[in-house]
Amino acid sequence: MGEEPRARLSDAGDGGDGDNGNVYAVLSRVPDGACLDLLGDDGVALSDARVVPRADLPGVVRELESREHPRWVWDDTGGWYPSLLAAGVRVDRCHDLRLCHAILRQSELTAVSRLASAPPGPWDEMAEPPSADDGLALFGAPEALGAGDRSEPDATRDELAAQLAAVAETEQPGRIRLLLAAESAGALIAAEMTHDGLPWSAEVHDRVLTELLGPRPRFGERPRKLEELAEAVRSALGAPELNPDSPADVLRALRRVGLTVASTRKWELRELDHPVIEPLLEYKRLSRLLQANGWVWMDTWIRDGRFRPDYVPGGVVTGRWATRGGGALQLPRQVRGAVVPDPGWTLVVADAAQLEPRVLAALAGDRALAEAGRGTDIYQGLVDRGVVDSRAHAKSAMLGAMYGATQGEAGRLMPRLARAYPRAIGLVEDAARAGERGLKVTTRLGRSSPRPGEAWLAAQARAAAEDAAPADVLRARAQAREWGRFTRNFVVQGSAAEWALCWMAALRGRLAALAHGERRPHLVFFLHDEVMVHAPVDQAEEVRGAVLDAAGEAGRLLFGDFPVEFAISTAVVDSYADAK
DNA sequence: CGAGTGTGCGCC
DNA sequence: AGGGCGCACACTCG
Repeated sequence: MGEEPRARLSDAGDGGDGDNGNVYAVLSRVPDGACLDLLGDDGVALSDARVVPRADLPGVVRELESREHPRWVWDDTGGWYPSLLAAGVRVDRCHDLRLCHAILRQSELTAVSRLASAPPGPWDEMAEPPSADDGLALFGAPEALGAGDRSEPDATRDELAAQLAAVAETEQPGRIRLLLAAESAGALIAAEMTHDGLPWSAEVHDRVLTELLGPRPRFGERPRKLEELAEAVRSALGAPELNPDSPADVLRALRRVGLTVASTRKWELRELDHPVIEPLLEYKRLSRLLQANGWVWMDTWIRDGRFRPDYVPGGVVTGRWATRGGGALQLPRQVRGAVVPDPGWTLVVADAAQLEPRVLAALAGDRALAEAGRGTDIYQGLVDRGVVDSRAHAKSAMLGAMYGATQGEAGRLMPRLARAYPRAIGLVEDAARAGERGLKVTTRLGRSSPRPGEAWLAAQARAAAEDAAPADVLRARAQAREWGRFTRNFVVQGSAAEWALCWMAALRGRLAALAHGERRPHLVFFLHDEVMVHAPVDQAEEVRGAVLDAAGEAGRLLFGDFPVEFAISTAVVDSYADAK
């Protein structure tokens, strides 16, 4: 699959504004404000740099945005954009130097560039982004990048030039260029979602907690139902002092009553037959809810009817997002009912069904697998074609192929899958072999996996020696297979993350076109293969259409005309609990 | 006593 | 039995 995605990511509204060459508007920090530079896409200055006092920045950005529609370039979206959003200013496009630097340093596509071969510098140390902008970060720490004899504006311009050069030198600049645009669009979206917040009803949340746990207890006490369950566990085990929150304590008590267990994991406990099991599992379930998303969480994270998690674009090696605090990407189903739209608004929830198998089919150019997913659930498609005998088996086998299952049901089903879809399975197998040899693998758009660490390499070297101890050889092999499972999954998970970023970026542009003043349908949540839009009720259908169109665009951006279908299920709901 | 590690479980 | 995470608590170590 060498053909390069042709289209540009139209993260520029409808993209039909005659935007050919880019104007880059480069922002960098100077002592009393920001330095603003306008550059052409050849990196040549279009005018003299100017210093903008900090108080004037939002106005200047707003004016330039509407007049020039530039691509904003800054060291870190999280350090600049939240303050602009707070001042009511939005921008269409950006280039996040920190995120793009990280991609370009690792990518096999830009491995020969000066940027990739240079020794680590300040841009690599920025891998950890500054914590969420509180309005102070904007002009804080101005020396960070300008260390040494270069000013920060110079350092920023130089970095942009180095990045553009690295992209220009690649054989297929469209791939990596699209990735950088999508990654940067993701950074804008993350900041906007934090700014807008996910509509959250503390009242509904409290009701759910009270129903399941009992009324909110005083500080330091267990809620009533948890205390009752704790008592039930203690009495079933004849251990009146037992702390059910202590796995070691629980394990000892279980063994004392004659149960043979290695841990207190729920899938192990589930297999046991003893009166303690039911209350113990229930205790764990509710205790988990209380700790992770209970009243304390609510007090910490819900303000004015909004949940504002701190998203971390590019926070996962594969390109997925992470979050910092709030656990936004792990919202348990139990509390999703608290996500409710404002009056007169609704939630459009959409998810890409079986995204990863579909991405795999397209990555591998496996027409048979792509065809199995056309017009239907791809797992059902496998059953209909007689590859496996049930949807559950299809799912297990497919996930096993992408995660590297070797044993169990998934392991047993793999050969059938490999026979039916040799190209798709061949692709993940190749990725695994590459990882086992310590090589990098690369996603559709050019994000490459890291190389294994020193310890891994040393272990492999030790095992390869003439006089290697058998134990060393075994350990090295296990580690090699482990890294192979990582790289196997990396290509699929990472390419799926790219699809999702393009989906969201394309959707963002379409939503902007639907805005009527302040009644602006907006993204409020993103979860790997799922998006949520908060929209005025009367715009729900337009938004749904935008979601579907954007998915089509994402597919074309990544895979051109390859006939793969990305099935999107949508729901227009008054509560997140009612989606799927 | 705080920092770091381990356990367990939530999400995809 | 197989990838990627974050988080809270218990527990250990210095």
